Amino acid sequence: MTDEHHPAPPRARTARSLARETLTREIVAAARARLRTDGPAGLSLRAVARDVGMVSSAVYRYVPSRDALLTLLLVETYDELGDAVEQAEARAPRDDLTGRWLAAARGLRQWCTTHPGEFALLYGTPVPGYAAPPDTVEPATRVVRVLVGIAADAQRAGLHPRPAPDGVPPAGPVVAPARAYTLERGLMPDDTPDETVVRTLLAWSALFGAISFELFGHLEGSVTDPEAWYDQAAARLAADAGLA
Amino acid sequence: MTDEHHPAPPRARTARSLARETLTREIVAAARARLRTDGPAGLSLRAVARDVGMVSSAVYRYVPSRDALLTLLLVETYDELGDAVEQAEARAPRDDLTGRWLAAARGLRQWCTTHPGEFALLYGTPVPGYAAPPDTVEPATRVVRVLVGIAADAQRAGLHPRPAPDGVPPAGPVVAPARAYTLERGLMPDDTPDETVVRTLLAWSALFGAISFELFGHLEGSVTDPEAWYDQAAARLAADAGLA
DNA sequence: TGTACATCAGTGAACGCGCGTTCACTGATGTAC
DNA sequence: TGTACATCAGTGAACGCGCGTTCACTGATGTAC
Repeated sequence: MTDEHHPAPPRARTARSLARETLTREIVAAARARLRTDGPAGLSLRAVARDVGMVSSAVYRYVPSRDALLTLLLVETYDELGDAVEQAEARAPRDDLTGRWLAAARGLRQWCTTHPGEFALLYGTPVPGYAAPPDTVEPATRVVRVLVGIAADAQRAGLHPRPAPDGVPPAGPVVAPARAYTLERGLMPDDTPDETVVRTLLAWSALFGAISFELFGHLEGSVTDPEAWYDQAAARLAADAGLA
Repeated sequence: MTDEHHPAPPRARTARSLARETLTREIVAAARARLRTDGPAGLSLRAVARDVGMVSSAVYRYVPSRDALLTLLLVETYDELGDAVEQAEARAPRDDLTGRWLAAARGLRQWCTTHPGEFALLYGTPVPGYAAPPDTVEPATRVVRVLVGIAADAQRAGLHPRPAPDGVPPAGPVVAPARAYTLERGLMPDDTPDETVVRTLLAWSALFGAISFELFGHLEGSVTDPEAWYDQAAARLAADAGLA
C-alpha cells in the first residue's frame, strides 16, 4: 500500500511531515482553483506546480500522477459537499420535514455555486480517459443519503407522496436496486412505498438539473434570479415528494 | 462576411463546390465522433484532420479555427436535437397533452443517449476559454419551446398545474423574464398563470437532470433500467405540471 | 471548342507552446547509536 | 550531545508527444473570352 515515493505519514510530527501536509494541501487547493479556470479535463500537473511555486517534477513527491490527483480531488470534494449538505440539513428542526428538505437543497446549491469548478468535476462531463476508482463511490452517495433520510422520516411520520399518475406502469422494478441499496444500509423503513423511492430519486436528480442549468449557463435569458428560482423548484419537489 | 479562405458557396454546382460540401460534412461528422472519445474540451483540429485523412493545415480551408468548429457543432447539434424533439412531439395527437409531453420527453432522451458526445457538448461542462456566440442561442431554445408549447395548449384547454405549496413566496418575479420571453414570441397565452411557467421550467430542467445523471454515471448502482426510470420521472413531471 | 488566367484544395515544413513523466543529482532533515 | 548514515524534498534537464495556426508552394478546377 505504501511505496518509496509515498510513504505512510510517520507518527512523529516532524518538521518534514508537517511541511508535507501543508504542501499537499497547497497542491490540492491549487488544483481545485485550476478546475474553475481550466475545467476538469484541462487539469494539468505542470500548471498546479507553477501555482504552488514548484518545479513540475517536484509535485510527484506528493501526488503519484495526474489521475491520482483527480481521485484525490473527487474524494475530497464529494466529502466536502456531503458535509455541507449534512450540516445544513442538521440545522433544521427534526420534525420539520419540509424545512429539512429545503435546508438540504439550499445547502447543496450554496456549495455548488460557491464551488463551480468542483461542481464541474463532480457532476459535469466525465474526464475522458479517467475512470474514477471505487473509493470515490461512497463519498459520492452522501448527498442522496441525506435526501433519503428525510424521505424515510416522512414515511415514519405517516406522510405519503402523491399517488402515481394514472396509466403509469408500476414503479417497483425500476426502483428495486435503489430500494435494495437503502434497505441493506437501514436507510429506509422496510415498508417504504415504491412511490416514495421514485419521488426521492426524481427530486434528487431534479435539484442537480436545476443547479447544472444555472452553472452551465442554460438559464441565461429566462431566469435572472437563479437562487429564488431554485427555491421555488425545491419547494415544489418537496411537496410533490409528500413531505408536507 | 466572406473572406478569401471561406467564400460564399457559388450558385453553380461545380465539382469543387460539391466536394467542399461533402468534405465539410465529413469534418463535422468526424468532430462529432471525437466528442464522444475526447470530450468537448479535448476537441482537436489535428485529430479531426487525421480522421478525415487530411493534413492538419488542410482543414483550415473548411473551418477557420477550432472555436469556429465548436460553434458549427453547437448550432448543428442544437438544431438536430430540436428537430428530434419537435418531430417526436408532433407524432402525438394534438389533444393528448400528456402523450405529447411524454413523446417530447422520450424523443429528448432518445437523442441524448444515442448522441452522448454531443450531449456533453450541449449540456455538460462548458469548454474553458470558449464563449458561444449569439447565433447559438436561438437553436438552443428549441427544446424548451416545445415544452412551452404543450403547456400553452394545456392552458388553452383549461388545465391547470397544481397550486403552489403553502408558504412559498409568489413565483411572479422569478418567472417574469421567462414569461416576457414567451409572450414576446406568442408562445403562451397572456393569461397563463405563473404556476404554469414555474412548472414548465422545473420540468424542463428536471428532464435534463435525469438525462445528465444517466449519461454521466450518477445512476450507477441505484437504477439499472434508466429508460424505465426516465419514463417514470417524465410521467410525474407531466402530472405535476397539470397536463392531465 | 480551345486557350489563358484566376481561383481554390491540399501539402509539408515550421513556429512556439504545453503536456505527463522519468532520472540523476544536491542538500536538508531525521534516526540510531 | 555528537556523529554517521538513511531518508526525503526539490532541482533541472530530458524524453516523446500533441496542440493551433501560418505560410510558401503545387497542381487541379473553374471562368472569361
